[in-house]
Amino acid sequence: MSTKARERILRAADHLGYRVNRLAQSLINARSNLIGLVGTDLQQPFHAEFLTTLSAALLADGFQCMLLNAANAQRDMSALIARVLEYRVFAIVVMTGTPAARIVEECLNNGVPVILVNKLLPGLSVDTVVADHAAGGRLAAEQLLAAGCRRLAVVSSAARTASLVGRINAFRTRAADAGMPVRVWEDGLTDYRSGWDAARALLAQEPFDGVFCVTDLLALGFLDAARAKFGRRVPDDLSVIGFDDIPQAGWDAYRLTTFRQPVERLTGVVMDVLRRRKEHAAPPHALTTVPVELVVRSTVRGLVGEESA
Amino acid sequence: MSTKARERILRAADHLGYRVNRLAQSLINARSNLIGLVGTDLQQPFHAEFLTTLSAALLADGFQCMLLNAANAQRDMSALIARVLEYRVFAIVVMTGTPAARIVEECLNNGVPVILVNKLLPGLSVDTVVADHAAGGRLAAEQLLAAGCRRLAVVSSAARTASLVGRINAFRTRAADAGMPVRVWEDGLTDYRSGWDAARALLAQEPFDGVFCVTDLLALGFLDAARAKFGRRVPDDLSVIGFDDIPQAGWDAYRLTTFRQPVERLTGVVMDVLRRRKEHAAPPHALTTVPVELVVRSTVRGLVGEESA
DNA sequence: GTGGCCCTTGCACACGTGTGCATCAGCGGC
DNA sequence: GCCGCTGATGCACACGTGTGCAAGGGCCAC
Repeated sequence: MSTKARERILRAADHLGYRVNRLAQSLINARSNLIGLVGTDLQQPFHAEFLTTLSAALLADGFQCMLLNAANAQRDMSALIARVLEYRVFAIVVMTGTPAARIVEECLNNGVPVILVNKLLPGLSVDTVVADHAAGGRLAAEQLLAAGCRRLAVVSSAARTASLVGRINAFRTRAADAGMPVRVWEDGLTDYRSGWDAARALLAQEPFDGVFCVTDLLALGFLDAARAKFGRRVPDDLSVIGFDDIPQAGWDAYRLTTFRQPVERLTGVVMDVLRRRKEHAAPPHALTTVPVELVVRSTVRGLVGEESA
Repeated sequence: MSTKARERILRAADHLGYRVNRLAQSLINARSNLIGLVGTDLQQPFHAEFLTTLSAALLADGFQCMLLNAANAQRDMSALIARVLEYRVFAIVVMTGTPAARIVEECLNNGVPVILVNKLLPGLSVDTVVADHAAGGRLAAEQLLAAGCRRLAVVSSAARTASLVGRINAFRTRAADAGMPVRVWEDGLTDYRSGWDAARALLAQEPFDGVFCVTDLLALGFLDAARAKFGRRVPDDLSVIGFDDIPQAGWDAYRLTTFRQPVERLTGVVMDVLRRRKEHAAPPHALTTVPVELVVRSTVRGLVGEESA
């Protein structure tokens, strides 16, 4: 068709208010360009940032995002994924929370690729991208040791996910190498409140001076309780390191030293996988690890970042 | 069909891995149960909370959420909405950001209802739900006046949206009724940083003692700068009121007195509208106003909430 | 003029589901 | 045994688009 005729047709279509029907298109191709985005606790700062970044990238690439907010339960998650399979989604990205292996297999049986972020499901043909939690945990231990901390603790939640456990174990291993015992606290949700509760319990027991909180939210709650309830001065007699580098960690009331999970790189890997699966039918499944970066602020003794604005 | 035969068939279908094809269903009905969720700045705590609550409610009601993350621009928003119309969505909910009237009209022409949250588009046949911003602004002024503040300021951003302007104007009107002038600051984005910048500029000019920040993020930035850069003690020589009641406002480092936008009620109204439009074809369009609630914490002199845990 | 090639046009079919109509079997009342 | 009713069953069509095939028309080379 000549470009001129083409243009005239497009103009006419526009004038008549014509719209392609993506449903009909997808019905033919037996596959849509819908992407299922599964996650829990989406209101948490880190999760919200991840969702925002990923959805923007997907939309920029011509995909559409189907949001599957698995409020809390795992049972929810399976049901939601099953429902979204009925829309013949192109792929499913699990951002937070861990899906049951069974539903993942069901996706794969239906030819729907599954991409896991920050979680491992061994034995399944899925693409996986994880931040280097172990490196973070190890480096956290080294920083606290270098700061001269003698009483170490790790604060985590009751949710023993792969990423959290990875951080904890690496921290413990590195501390053990230096002959330093570590008190591990794992209780409650992964939020501010649990950090607060952990500080109230731990600092009442023993004057810990080096604490690795496996999440920024935990760290901020811990900091507030340590200051308000125990009068601890940070970083003079208490050093704290977090993980994630949520926006609040940079706020002046906290200035938390933490590890940045490179969200753009994590989502970038997800996009690469999707693009590749769109062209070639079946590239091999891979596990990609993305480095984390220490963000130095003011909660570790002797280790001070640049002044705030 | 007998219930027994029915059950046998369902069992067989399940065994064969059969899934309804929602695309084909929607192709027939010329309408899906997909809901387009439009928003900007989704990583901001209040927006993230709204999105989380609404998407959970939608999924619980059998709808599916198509997330339209309009990164920042308005141009983006029109393009995204146009794209999602191709999926024959059942309705479009605009959570944050303001869409161009033209694209809204295009939705309506295509028979796709539009539901606006916290924004007004007069003259269009849309359902609208807004929090009572004016009541909040008025009450904020009253609280600061009652606290004995003599030098009043309002801090907002350069984004002169209906909700922000509504808060500002009500505050000014109420203060003017009491013969009190108000300095209005409107600059930058609606975030922590702008609050910080506002404090640095305003407090250097004049010793304001009563400040209404039209957003919690602004308020938290303002508080941090007022304390760190000017040594102001809150609430002794500076009272601050925010708006939204994001989780961070309750953190111990801030304990911000603010207004709670009742997210559950806002999303509840959205769900009511959707349910009604699902049954009856065309109920009249309505504007619903939802009250806001003062959350008393510790940033207004003489007005102190319950102690933190 | 004829054969070969390319571009365009037209047409039929398929995707998976909902709907409406016709057919049919079963069954009770007369 | 016949009529009429009810519930089940089968079938054709429609939704809007992509694809493949056949036919047709234009153009160049021989």
